[in-house]
Amino acid sequence: MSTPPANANPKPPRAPRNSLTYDRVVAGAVDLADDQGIDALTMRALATHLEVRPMAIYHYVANKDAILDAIVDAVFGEVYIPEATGDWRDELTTRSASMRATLGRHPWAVGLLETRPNPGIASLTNHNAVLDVLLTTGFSLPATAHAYAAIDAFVYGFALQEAMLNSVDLAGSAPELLAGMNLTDFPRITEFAMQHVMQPGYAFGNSFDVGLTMVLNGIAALR
Amino acid sequence: MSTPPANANPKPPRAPRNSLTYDRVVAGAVDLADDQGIDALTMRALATHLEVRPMAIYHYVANKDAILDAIVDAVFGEVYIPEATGDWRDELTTRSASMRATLGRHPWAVGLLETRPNPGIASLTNHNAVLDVLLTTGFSLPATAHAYAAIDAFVYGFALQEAMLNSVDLAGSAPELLAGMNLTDFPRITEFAMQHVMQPGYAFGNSFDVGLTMVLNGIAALR
DNA sequence: ACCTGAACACCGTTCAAGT
DNA sequence: ACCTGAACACCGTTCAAGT
Repeated sequence: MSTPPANANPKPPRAPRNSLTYDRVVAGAVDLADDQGIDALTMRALATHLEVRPMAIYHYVANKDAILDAIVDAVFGEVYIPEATGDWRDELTTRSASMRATLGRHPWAVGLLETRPNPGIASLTNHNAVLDVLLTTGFSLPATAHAYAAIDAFVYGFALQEAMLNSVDLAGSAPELLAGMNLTDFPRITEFAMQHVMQPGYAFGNSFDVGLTMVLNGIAALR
Repeated sequence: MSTPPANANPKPPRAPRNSLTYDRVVAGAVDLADDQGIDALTMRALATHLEVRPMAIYHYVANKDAILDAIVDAVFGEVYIPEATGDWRDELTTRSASMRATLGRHPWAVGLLETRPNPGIASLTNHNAVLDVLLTTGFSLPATAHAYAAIDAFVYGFALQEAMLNSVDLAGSAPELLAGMNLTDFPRITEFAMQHVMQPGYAFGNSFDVGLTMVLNGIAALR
């Protein structure tokens, strides 16, 4: 036989030429972060995911930081871009819901924003559209500044809280913190959990529309 | 001479016994994250900071994850604990301002919340106090849930935006994202920046009180 | 031009060993 | 009991080398 003997750990074949593109690198990184969490997004794991050796990736991006910037902007690219139709409230409600849903699909993005806020095209495009909606419907520059800050603070913060709820892991809590912790030390939490959170029909997400309405009412008053 | 010859890189002496405690480990980790950023918080750097060998730390904490849980809770420990005085609005205003200031001092904490939300004693204590303020001043359980979600979403989100603004680094933006980017593609951002953001007296932080008032007004209406 | 292997300076963490 | 050194399996990234 001219074929080599079967190998328990066969080394994968050399990747074909042009199997990689910048977009495939970014999309693969988003996939990996979605599936395995942001900590699992290593250059080596991404290379395996893309069926390539680690160093091939460096032909398309400068380094890992550039990938982190890029996947944050890729997430912004999924968010609805509001239009200056004249109904600012309707448009910003749709955009806020879309932002929340998008961050819910990619919860790691919220945590990345703090250290990787370098704006990309998608982020700037969405930002510009929101400003356009406000400035064409009678909001002054100061009112626009306050309105924008309030909406995004609420939406980012709500998405952060939802991400937190999804990753709470009691078993993983530091034993040093749990030691000596006692349910009776927190009677209001216990009461709230038993009488409200654990009742049928409760869902944290129910508070999104309520809170957004508060913010939008406040913004309407600035106009 | 019985002393060894001078060494260019003298190995530091063995650390004295009981030089470490759990609290010193946690406080050292907070210092390091504050001073050098969360990425610089490695077990080895922390050991150097504490003048100890890396493995000594493991006598006080199970692993690095436990340290991350602990420093998040240490941050919550700096936040004002509201009291059930009857004036819910005043108390929650004070707590919100304190939370914002605290996260401003430790901006890395916002990013950690997404992956390390395991509640510690300080977090639960503050949480319990906020619930107590609301439940003793006439808020129903559902109203309390909405109020709490809205306040914390706004405060976390605002702190996240402030952290983002402080770490924007145009020079560090991925060139792939900046390539072909053009100021004239974002006319509203340009207009907003020139005519408002760059004018004297503007500060992003000015929007905090405005936004918080929107949320508190909305909460008052739930009562 | 595009992909790769070897190597380097880092990580977190185990384990056995000092004092 | 508390601190340590050596070692292991990982990282991101450089550089020179294949095709």
